[in-house]
Amino acid sequence: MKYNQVTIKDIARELGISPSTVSRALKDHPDISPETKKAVNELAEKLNYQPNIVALSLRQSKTNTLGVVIPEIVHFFFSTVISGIEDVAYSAGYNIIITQSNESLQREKTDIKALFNSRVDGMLISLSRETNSFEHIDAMMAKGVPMVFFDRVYDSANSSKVIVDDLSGAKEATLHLIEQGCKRIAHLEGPPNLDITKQRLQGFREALAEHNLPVHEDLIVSCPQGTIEEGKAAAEKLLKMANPPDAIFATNDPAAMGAMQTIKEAGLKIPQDIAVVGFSNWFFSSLMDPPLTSVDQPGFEMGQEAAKLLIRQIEVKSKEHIDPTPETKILKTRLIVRDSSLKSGKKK
Amino acid sequence: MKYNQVTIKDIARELGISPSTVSRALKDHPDISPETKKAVNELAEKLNYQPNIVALSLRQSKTNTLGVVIPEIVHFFFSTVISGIEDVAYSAGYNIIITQSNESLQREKTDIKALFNSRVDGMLISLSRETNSFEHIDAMMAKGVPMVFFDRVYDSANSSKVIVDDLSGAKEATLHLIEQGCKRIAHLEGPPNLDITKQRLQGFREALAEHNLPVHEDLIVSCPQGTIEEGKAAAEKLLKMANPPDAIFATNDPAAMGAMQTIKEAGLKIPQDIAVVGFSNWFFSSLMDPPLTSVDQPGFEMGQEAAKLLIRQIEVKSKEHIDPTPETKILKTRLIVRDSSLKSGKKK
DNA sequence: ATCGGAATCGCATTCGTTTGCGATTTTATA
DNA sequence: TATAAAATCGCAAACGAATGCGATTCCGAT
Repeated sequence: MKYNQVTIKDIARELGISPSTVSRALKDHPDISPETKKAVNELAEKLNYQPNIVALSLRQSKTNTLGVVIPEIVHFFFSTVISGIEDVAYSAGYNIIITQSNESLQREKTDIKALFNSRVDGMLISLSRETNSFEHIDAMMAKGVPMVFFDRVYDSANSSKVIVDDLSGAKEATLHLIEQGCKRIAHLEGPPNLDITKQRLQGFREALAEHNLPVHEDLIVSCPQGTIEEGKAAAEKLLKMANPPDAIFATNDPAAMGAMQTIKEAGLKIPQDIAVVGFSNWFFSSLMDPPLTSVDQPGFEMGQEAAKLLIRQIEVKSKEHIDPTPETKILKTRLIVRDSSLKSGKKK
Repeated sequence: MKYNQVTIKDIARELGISPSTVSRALKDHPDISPETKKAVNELAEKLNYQPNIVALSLRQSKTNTLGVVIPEIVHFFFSTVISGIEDVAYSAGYNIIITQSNESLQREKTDIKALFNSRVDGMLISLSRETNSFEHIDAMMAKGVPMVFFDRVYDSANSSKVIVDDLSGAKEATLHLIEQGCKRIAHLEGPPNLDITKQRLQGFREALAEHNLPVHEDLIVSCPQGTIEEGKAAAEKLLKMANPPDAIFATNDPAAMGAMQTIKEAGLKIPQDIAVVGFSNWFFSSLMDPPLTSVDQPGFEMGQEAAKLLIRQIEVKSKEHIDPTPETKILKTRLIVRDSSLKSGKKK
């Protein structure tokens, strides 16, 4: 739109000086006399001059904009991350452009291309569930686009990432169940492509191993979408078994929630008959009946850290013309124990 | 960042023609011969030419970017709206820049200014809870910035808006409670500045009036933040009354949820002793115990409609140099009846 | 009075693209 | 063949700001 904003030229014309002098005066360049500076600044103030960011972006090849690619906006954890990103980006004077891949690899590709064409200064990316090839990412990295991954990261990428300690979180959750006296613990596994899925499964296995408990492979049920419906279906399958589990550790809260519904409908008690633990500590988890024990992921902090890493990378690169060495931030999870897993009735 | 992207000049140099010819060839201008067009297009393809959007924006005074100002990103309804906005913006070739006011008027002001300085083509705004003055908005409108409001709208603004029929939704919810045999219905009222608060209260009143039921003003309790905690406190206050209500209609789901907790802790049954209805149909509402009856707002559709209105306004204005007359889209709500209000046991 | 140097400031270019207008070439018409 | 008309294309300015470098002015020192 043409907003008829005042430009540096208007000020120059009015004052009978050149645009370059105005430009320098506004940035307090030593070449300019105090009187001219004063005149320029006063007129700029009076006319409410605002520099044209687009012209600046073109001139400096810098847009002060970060691109965000996220699987889904309508998702408690991810929207929390966005909020964290927005928080530090705002403070640092960056805009954020949001795109969502809708868990589609195809869409993720076009999103990344579009962000590149918008000349964002860097990208914050969390991979889609479908993503199993990485040429689109490698291509961007080859062009030198600063990128930081979060949560669902590109593991072999030579770039910074922010993750939570999924393995430890899953292990702690499982250990908690063992402590509660559970012997046959089932796991609802998440999307197979994602690294976090593997980490959580691994944490589950390690906890069992630590207590010399056998891993019953048939107690590991896949929930490739991680939805409530899949949680229900998985629980139904588990309940039909000759020797059903006495606890379920789910890869996320919706799956856990689905399992809880099935268990309750079957007339079984949570946690007495089957204890349940989820992952991510969604907004609704504390409101369930019984309240769901879950592994809390610090989403806001993750967004903040990711944005900080990216901005630092951008600014170091523009000043020193060299990429800082990639960093990996691992954020701690926190097990929130609630009634869905408290067989003993005592808090840990 | 400098990505060393190929420009129109590179193509021109390589082909020994001028940049202007390349520009015209790429846009299929009739002045250019088919042979040159072919040569240009092939080379552009080969070099993977991508136009520099920043330069385009400067030249055309159009950024193809929409600014969004939203009270909170981590909010089921609002994130759903964002998703709807993103959906149509993406299809129409627009980027969206997200800012959140965090329910602060001050932050809302700076957000809007920042978006203006970023030269967005238009803004999609939902007001903060605190917003009780509108100079910052009037100023933008005076400059001719296309704006569309959604949900929490600036009512006297001469601009398009998208709202849900809060009055009808609230009325329908209250009528439903009356139908269930409730006589003393309480209302948990929302943030006082917001129009939606008034509409919902009005709908509540109309429903009672229609059935010749008195409005007990002491049964209208304010929840200015609309949080779970306030819902709890409000319910405690109501339960202490000599003649407590037999139903509660809350301005939103968290408040309803808080009330439910208090009611259950007091040993009362929902809906037998007190029926509860919420508003917005949050993600968790169906998962409560009992599942919460709520007025569903089509958030995704709201985002879509708002973005469509804004984009149309932008494009009409740029072509015909005149603003289209403001439109107000009123989206229908839908009462989702669940167990928290079903005294009779039969669905409507 | 002359010169040197510091203090100020403007010209011209740059970023990448678009576009009015003029220039040149080719083709068609008489 | 002369001439008009059409077909192609380039020049230059524009969008708004930044900046290297050259130009000008002014002051004090000699």
